Amino acid sequence: MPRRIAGQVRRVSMADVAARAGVSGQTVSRVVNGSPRVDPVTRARVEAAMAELGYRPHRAARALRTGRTHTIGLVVSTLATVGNSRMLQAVSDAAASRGLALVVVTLHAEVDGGVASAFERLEDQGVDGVIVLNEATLLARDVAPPEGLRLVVVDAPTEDAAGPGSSTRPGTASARNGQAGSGQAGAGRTGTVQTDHAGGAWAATRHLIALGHTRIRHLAGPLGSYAASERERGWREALEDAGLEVAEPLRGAWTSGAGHAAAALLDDAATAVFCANDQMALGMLRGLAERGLDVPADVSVVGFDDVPDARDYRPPLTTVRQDFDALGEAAVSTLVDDPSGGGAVIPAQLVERASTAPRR
Amino acid sequence: MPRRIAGQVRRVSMADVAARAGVSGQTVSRVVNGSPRVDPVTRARVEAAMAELGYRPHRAARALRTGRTHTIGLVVSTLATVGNSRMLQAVSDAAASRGLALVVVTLHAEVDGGVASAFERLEDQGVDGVIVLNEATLLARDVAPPEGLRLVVVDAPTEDAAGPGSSTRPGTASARNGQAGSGQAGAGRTGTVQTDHAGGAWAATRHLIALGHTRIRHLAGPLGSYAASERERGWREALEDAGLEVAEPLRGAWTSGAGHAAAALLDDAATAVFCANDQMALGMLRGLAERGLDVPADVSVVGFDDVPDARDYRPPLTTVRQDFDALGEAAVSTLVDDPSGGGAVIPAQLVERASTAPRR
DNA sequence: GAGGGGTGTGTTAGCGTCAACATGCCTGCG
DNA sequence: CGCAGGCATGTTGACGCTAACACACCCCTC
Repeated sequence: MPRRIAGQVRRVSMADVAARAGVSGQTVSRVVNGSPRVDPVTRARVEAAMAELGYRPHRAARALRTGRTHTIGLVVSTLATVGNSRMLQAVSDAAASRGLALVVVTLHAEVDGGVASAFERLEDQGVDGVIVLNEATLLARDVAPPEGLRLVVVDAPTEDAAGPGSSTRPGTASARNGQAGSGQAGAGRTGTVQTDHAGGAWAATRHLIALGHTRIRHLAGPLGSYAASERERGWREALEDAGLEVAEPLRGAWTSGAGHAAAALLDDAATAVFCANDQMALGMLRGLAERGLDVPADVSVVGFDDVPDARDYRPPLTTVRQDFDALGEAAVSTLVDDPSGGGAVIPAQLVERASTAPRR
Repeated sequence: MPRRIAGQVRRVSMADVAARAGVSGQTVSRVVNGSPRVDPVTRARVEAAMAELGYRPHRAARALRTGRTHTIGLVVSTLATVGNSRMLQAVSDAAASRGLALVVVTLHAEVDGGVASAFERLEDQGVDGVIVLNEATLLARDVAPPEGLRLVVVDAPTEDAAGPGSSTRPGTASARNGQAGSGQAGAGRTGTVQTDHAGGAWAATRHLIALGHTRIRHLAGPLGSYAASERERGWREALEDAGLEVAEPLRGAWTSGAGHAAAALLDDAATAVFCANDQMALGMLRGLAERGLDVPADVSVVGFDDVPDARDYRPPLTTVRQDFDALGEAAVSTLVDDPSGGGAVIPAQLVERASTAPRR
């Protein structure tokens, strides 16, 4: 309960606790920060005083003194895609479990400097580190992160130029040599985490191949998206490995509208489509229906993400589940626990539902 | 560009700028804070020095001194519903445009105190105010907000006991008795903003009535949700005003799964269903299809929210559009600009698509 | 030309915390 | 018994910023 002085609420400070417990402020500080150099009896007395007074450390004061804010930033372009929302939630949870606050900066409406201005705002904030969602392209083009700011990029390319996957399964982007970020990375150590997009896409495509499909098309995500290019790669390699025709993929933003538009462009020979995310698959489902094509009887459709709604698409969507919670956890962990640079790759898993069937 | 001292990066402080400009720190402070009591010439000199040195005010220091952090908190239960995600984005934009940072706390995984613990964490953070999304029930049950913390609740009952809507249109500010923030509200001034749920629901229902439907059912949101109860009220009053039968509504969480389950329970006489949100409508569409019912030939369906995907549902969904951006803006504005308490009600608008048709 | 009221600027003193150093006590050992 | 060395605690000063006050100086007015 806050103390009142002349009717004004004032926070309980360390000095109040110290007085109450009959010790110095420094001892209270030691207790708060878990220093071993405190007598158990004293510690108990201080803890009791803290409880009675309802003491809570003042983050701003601590930040001023130590330079660390226990706050991390998240930069995200848009929350309109369900995947980004889920990631935000996962990161938020992972941060909360470590007692970190999360400051969110959205970019979509940013008039000016894009990522650069987002970094500025977060640097102002004094965050201890930043997680960047899904903005690999912008990032590379625009800015090196401000020096001294730890950074983890989600779904961005890692360093090494790994060959194009083994014959059984696409290597995920990285055998990753220890050095995470290149040149500029030296400044503010950069880490990376990602879903195994290529592996997930590969599994989805294998599933379609196993069902007897031979003309399997791909509705890819936008150019410049690392996740999109990886998913495309997984699809392509599965097809090549099986000796099947690889048609030029369709392409669109991540929206259902793009999926709908793409359906009209799908060639008549196609019997299966792997869509780069669930929302595009949703639009594809509608577009195919409008063309008088039945899913899955005439065309099989697979998505990516496994958003909560996907099981209630018509028909329920076969898709690739991303483990957003694991990804968020890995991102935060890489940022704060493991300064050496992470490089985690989270597996993705095929979820079979009713939008895929054996080739007629 | 940060100064370097013995290889270490150190922020540029006000004193650095002061020295560079040949003035006192206080004058720099005045320039930074836009005080009028500064000679234009001096001001220019200081601004030049700031630019050269790349000075940025230290938020923690400022917060320590002034007690204000220029940070606001957002408490949200889950980001799994598209509506919440959109609101988060809108609030984030509105905050950013005022130079406020936004700290997000999600509640869903919170093991312990729910809202209470969220408030604690935000109070620790030292936020200047808090926006609570959609947690009216939890809020009322659990906690008074900590004293001294401004609070705006989105989609919660307001104070006044307005009558139950005129004959032409439901009054929005709720028939709910004053219970809202009574008593406790005095402590930490509480404001409210909301979408005109009842009005939107009323418009949706009127639309169905105008199409000749007479047995119009409702799939309501969960008990305890204010938005759900308001949407239900709008539907009910439109029916009553038209002298139509009011069947007991179905009910479910906000998910597509709940919509799918409800479809099986819909009575055979129904020719139209108003669903409390789009995701439930999605599940309803699938469920109706499984029952061999065509939408809109056999049954008309209306949703609420107008999520981006809704136009690519099958068929494209007639729904009620919420203006999330306006709502987010109103929430932030009420929180920081207008201590007197807001009470904004944002209109919602019917969007006609292909899921509704004249009664057969 | 003395007094009054601006106006631009500087000085002082913390806000709450913690790192570094200082102190005093107790133990053990020669 | 005296002194080194460990341990528990206290004292001192920033961190960067701004509210409150103090101080020059100007231009009026009577």
